[in-house]
Amino acid sequence: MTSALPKVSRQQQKAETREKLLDAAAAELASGRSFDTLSLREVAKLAGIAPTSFYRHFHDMEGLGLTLIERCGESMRKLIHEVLHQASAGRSLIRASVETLFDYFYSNQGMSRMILQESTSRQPEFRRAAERLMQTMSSDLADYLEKEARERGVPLGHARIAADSMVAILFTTGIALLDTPADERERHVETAIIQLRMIMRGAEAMGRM
Amino acid sequence: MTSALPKVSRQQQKAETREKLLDAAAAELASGRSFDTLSLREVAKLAGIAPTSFYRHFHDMEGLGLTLIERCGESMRKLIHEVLHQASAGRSLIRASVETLFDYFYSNQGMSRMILQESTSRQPEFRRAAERLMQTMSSDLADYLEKEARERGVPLGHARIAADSMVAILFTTGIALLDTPADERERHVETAIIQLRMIMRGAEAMGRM
DNA sequence: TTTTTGAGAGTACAAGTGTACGCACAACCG
DNA sequence: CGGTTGTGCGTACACTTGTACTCTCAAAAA
Repeated sequence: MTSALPKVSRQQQKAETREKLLDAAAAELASGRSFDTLSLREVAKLAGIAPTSFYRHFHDMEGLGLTLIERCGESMRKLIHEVLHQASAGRSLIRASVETLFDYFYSNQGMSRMILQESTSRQPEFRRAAERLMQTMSSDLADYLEKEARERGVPLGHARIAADSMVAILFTTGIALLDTPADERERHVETAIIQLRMIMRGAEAMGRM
Repeated sequence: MTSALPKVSRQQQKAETREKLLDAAAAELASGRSFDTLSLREVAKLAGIAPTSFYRHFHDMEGLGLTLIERCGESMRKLIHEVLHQASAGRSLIRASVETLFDYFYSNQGMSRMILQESTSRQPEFRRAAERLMQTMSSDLADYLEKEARERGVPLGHARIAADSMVAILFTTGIALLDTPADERERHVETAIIQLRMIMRGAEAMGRM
């Protein structure tokens, strides 16, 4: 009887240790470290591989970081897409968006923080990746707002600009919320909702001009 | 004839080298480095002193950073105060604020970036300092908006919340502007102005409810 | 089967980090 | 004046950092 087939194929094995690296970095971010104080050696050690083996998977720590951002971006975008296009029966859309997104921030603190932080980074690749993510979200939101306004027959001025503002508010207050004691959190959420409504009203007002 | 008085007093001398340290760090920030990749030794060397002498002036790099933030905060607040309370003859107040602040960001790129970046930092002291700065600005702006609204007899809903939004927009788009090619910059400024006007309109609309 | 490939480990090195310790010497105070 | 104080310097140490190089050995290919 011949020996069993290889338990794990080579590429499968490689994919797994690559995942270990990503997970290790994400875990470190989640526990409060900032990405650019994270060293290659440290991540390698946490992933349980030799420092020099890191290079088999990423050219750089920057490479790993970009992968991390990209993945997080995908899941956030999917999330927003669901919120916008699911039957928002009864519940206010703005409220639903805020609460969903803030929940996401809360259960992905490390990654969320990283994205906002890297959006002001000096490393151009990082900055661009983070900005791209926000612009995509803003664009998705703008599409929705325009469609919705058309359906309701309410003219909306500068939908894209309004969406930009809304995304900016969502991100800045969302991240700030992470460091807010639990008993103040709800108040901040309500504030954010008012801020978004205010922008909506302003956009409608400018649409009527 | 007795020898001349000491050219420089002791504390004066100390203040000068302290300044050298701050200047060195600021210069490094201005040329594109991010604060938390800045090492004590590096700053000391640039300031022309021995690494170990650093401790005579700051307990930490964090200590130096906080001083930097504090100073920058003062000058920014003064700037806004001037814009708000000077006779804004003819020129739109919103436009004046945006242009003044963005000019400041532009001629103090390093510091501005640092403040926005540290507002999402993990180091609690830094984060708090940056947040304090923004809240102060927001509060100043809210006071002004309320006063102005009272004078014009236009009811304004949620002035403080509106001011928070405006400051958030000012900072995020202001910093993003630093990495924008010159030919797109003006367009972004106009966008920011529209965003602020939109928030004002929304606040007014909510005041009428 | 034999050969090739490539993930991973281990060693090694130069460079950079924070900081403890002790010394020099000019400014300060009594 | 003489003693004290404190800024600044130099040395030293124990790390950590990225990465070049070589080796192993199992999976994949021939």
